[in-house]
Amino acid sequence: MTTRTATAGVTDSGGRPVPRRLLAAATRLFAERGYDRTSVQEIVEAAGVTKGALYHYFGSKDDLLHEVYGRVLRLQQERLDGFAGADAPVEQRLRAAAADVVVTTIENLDDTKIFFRSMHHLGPEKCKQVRAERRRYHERFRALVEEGQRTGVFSSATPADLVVDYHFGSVHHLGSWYRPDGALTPRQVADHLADLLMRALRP
Amino acid sequence: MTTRTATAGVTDSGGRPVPRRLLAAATRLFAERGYDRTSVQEIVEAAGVTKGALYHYFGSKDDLLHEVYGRVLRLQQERLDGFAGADAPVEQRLRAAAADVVVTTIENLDDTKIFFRSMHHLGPEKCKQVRAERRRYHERFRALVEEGQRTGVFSSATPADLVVDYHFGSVHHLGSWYRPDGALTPRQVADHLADLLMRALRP
DNA sequence: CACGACATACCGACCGGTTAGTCTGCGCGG
DNA sequence: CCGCGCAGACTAACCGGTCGGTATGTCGTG
Repeated sequence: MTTRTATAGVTDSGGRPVPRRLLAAATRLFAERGYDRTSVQEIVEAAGVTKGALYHYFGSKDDLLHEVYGRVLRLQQERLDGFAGADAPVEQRLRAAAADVVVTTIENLDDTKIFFRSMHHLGPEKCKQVRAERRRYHERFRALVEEGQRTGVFSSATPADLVVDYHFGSVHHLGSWYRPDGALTPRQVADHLADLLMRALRP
Repeated sequence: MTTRTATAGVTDSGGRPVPRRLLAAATRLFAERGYDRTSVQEIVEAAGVTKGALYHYFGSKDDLLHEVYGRVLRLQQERLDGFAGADAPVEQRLRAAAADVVVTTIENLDDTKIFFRSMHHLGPEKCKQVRAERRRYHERFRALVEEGQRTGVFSSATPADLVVDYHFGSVHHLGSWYRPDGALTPRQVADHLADLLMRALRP
């Protein structure tokens, strides 16, 4: 038997459930051409279904985007919490978290490209929700920097807020220059960027 | 008589020439709502003219965007060349350049927001031209880092390319978090970010 | 200075094409 | 035979761009 869930009918020739196929197609196309330049017609064609299917599972085109955001946001928050709450010196926790966000960003480069480029296409309500989650993430990261600054292992020359924005800026920017077929692996890039952050924070 | 250039007819109630008004309106609206979400009708209404006027001065909606890019690109390249070619130790030249790009980015925040968010809306030809200019800028900056690494005043732990992308990432990101009514002046932000770069480059 | 020829600056109605979203109905598993 | 999951035609709105027309100069010439 093929790999297929118990609820048949929700899958077909593609082998994967229709909602996932739609989300995957939308993610790829949004990352390639941007949200506005991608029509729902193109999405449903890429997923091998029709508009009826899309609007059966999603309320609107916005919903598709919001779903993409939700996935990557939840993933990164979860991982950050894991690293931040570990039992290790603060400089190791920050370094691990700073490197990990780079790796997961590169591994989900399509999602994150969309995230940073199309945020303003969301309706005001969903936009606020996303901003709030993003803010939580930011603050968790900042708390790590502040902890290191309080205990003296990091320099306090720069406000922690700015340090975090500095690092996330480079993460945000990855979609603009990182090429999977380039010379550096995600891990190597992550190590370099984390190094830069830690070196900037040396007392 | 009022302050009005010799070639009357090109100005009216606004007092400023129509092409400038169109460009200013387009810049503001593109930065606020994005390129695709701004209709040419909205642009001409904000500028107090009609579509006839817009297509009299500009070939297409793309042209408007390209013009915005050209302005900020020329400005920043010019300033970078000035700082890079100065007669001073390389660490002072890099620091000055790194801080200056932050200041000019903040001072033209609308333009740079558009730049990084809407680049992919340009046609392939204009897109290549913009990318080429951007690349020149990037390489000029990288040369400074490499010079410092060669002469031993900067650490060579991280490839110069990555260092430049790291810094430009934070610059790129400014439009997402810097608020003109915030606590920090552009100059203060620039000093902090340049500090972070220089500290990361310490041997 | 008078006057016709031409140029510039702009208006606003209009058009072909595209879009997100809706609605009706069909096939099939239970 | 019911209803879930989906097909696909349809629509109303909107968009970028075009075009004929007009008002206001400017300039060459006699």
